[in-house]
Amino acid sequence: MPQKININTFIEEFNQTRLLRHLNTAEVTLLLEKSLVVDVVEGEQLIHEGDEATSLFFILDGALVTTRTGIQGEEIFIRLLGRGECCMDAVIFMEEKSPIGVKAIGHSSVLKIPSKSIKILSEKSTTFSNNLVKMLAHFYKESMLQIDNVTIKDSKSRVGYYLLRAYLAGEQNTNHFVLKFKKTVIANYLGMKPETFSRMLKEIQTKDHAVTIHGAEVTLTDSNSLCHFCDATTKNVCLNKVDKGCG
Amino acid sequence: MPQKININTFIEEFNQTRLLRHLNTAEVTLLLEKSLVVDVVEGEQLIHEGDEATSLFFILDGALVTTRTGIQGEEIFIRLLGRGECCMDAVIFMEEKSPIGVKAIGHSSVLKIPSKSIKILSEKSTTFSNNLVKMLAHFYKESMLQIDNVTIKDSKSRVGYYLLRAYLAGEQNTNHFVLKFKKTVIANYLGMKPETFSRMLKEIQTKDHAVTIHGAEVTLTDSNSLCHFCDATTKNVCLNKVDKGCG
DNA sequence: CGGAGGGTTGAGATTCATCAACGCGTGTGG
DNA sequence: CCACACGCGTTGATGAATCTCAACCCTCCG
Repeated sequence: MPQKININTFIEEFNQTRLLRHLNTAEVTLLLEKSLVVDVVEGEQLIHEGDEATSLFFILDGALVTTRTGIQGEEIFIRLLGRGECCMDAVIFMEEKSPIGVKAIGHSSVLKIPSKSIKILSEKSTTFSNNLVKMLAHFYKESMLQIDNVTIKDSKSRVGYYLLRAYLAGEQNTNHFVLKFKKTVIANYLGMKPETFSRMLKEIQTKDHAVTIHGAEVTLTDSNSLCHFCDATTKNVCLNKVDKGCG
Repeated sequence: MPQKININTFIEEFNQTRLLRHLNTAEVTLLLEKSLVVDVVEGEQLIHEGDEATSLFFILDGALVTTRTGIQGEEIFIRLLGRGECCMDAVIFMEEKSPIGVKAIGHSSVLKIPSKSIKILSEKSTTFSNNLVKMLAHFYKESMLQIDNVTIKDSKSRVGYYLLRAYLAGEQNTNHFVLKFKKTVIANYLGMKPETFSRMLKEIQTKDHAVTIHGAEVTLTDSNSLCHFCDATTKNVCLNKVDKGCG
């Protein structure tokens, strides 16, 4: 059920996202002129690998994954996306069919911004094209982290690192947080089977004695519980860095 | 021994590279004004993880790798770069210390273009900023391929896929090509040990009977030898696609 | 109550890394 | 010209990590 969007509410909620940062109302209006809000149900495929990339997807609510399919049809999750994040950002500029698929992993509300609008605004507004370059650079960095995660680390470290980043992405003034995605989804994202993910969670709880997990609820015994999963890149976003000297 | 560069020769040789495509002489001149050519020996580190990203490296000759370091100090290779390619492209726009290192894996000649020159030109020339966005999008795609390679495929498929891409990157009118990097380097890039790489090469030769490898020389018995390692993304750059119906 | 989906647990199979040894080509010093 | 060492690649034996397959549990929901 496509519908129009209220610009002011939208700006108020999302003006700090990477895509929209520093844009003025006129610019956002131009960007959204031809955009539509669509409702998607769990499991719905918004775009398949090989489709034409006609629009950028901005998540107003719910969760999406970007996927790639292997030779035997296995599907892996490249990025897990929640509210305020977007995808197809880079694909729009690739000048070829989409190398990724996009799928809803929960009932979601998605804003579709036509690629044409993106390209038009990027030529008119240096602020926006600056946002784009920085956003692409950021995703590129993220995917490098993902590469060395999968290449260097064993399953336990990958799980620990995921927990750490989930913790740091939250409030950090509490030692409690909630996994935002289903465990099978996270396992896939981390490049392991659900069974392995489960075993690693258990091992982290029993061996390290510093974390307890019930369902999606994760509790740290203290804010340094996950420090040994940290790395140089992540250290910089950790509030404990200074006081505790984690290096 | 830093030295200046001859603009005309440079343009003639490299005007088809992703970074410089469609640029006119004035733009290239502006870009190179403050640039320097440096000679680096094998193993020399041009930049370390965590250093400030002050310039982009454009490879005039030789070979570089971009690296990341794991917790136990293992070094993995993210990209293998030859003549006409560049690195630190994305890092310049990340607004933080470099998450990657850059190292010469052979005696090389490298053009260092100050990030400031890049930023200045990208504001003056929409052609150039367009190049940047496309280049970033391209690298992002490449790193996605790398992620699902490591996540989905087993060692043998990864090696086969690497061979396939090396073949397609070459002339394609001959069934013979040469590995451009040392086998230990390729193994690292593919996320496996040199021993495993060696075994997989052997297996591909014996089991598939369609490829023979001596040292760095690879010969296919026919142009379809590596087809079973192909995937949807790669199919599009294969010249055999139409006639042979590889899908 | 019964079934389905997500998660967990266990046992066996498989893939890959590790460790150690060796071959081969190249360069170097005697 | 030979002896030797070194880098690179290969081979074999072993072990660890992870996948696979199967069973089972728990919760939610009709």
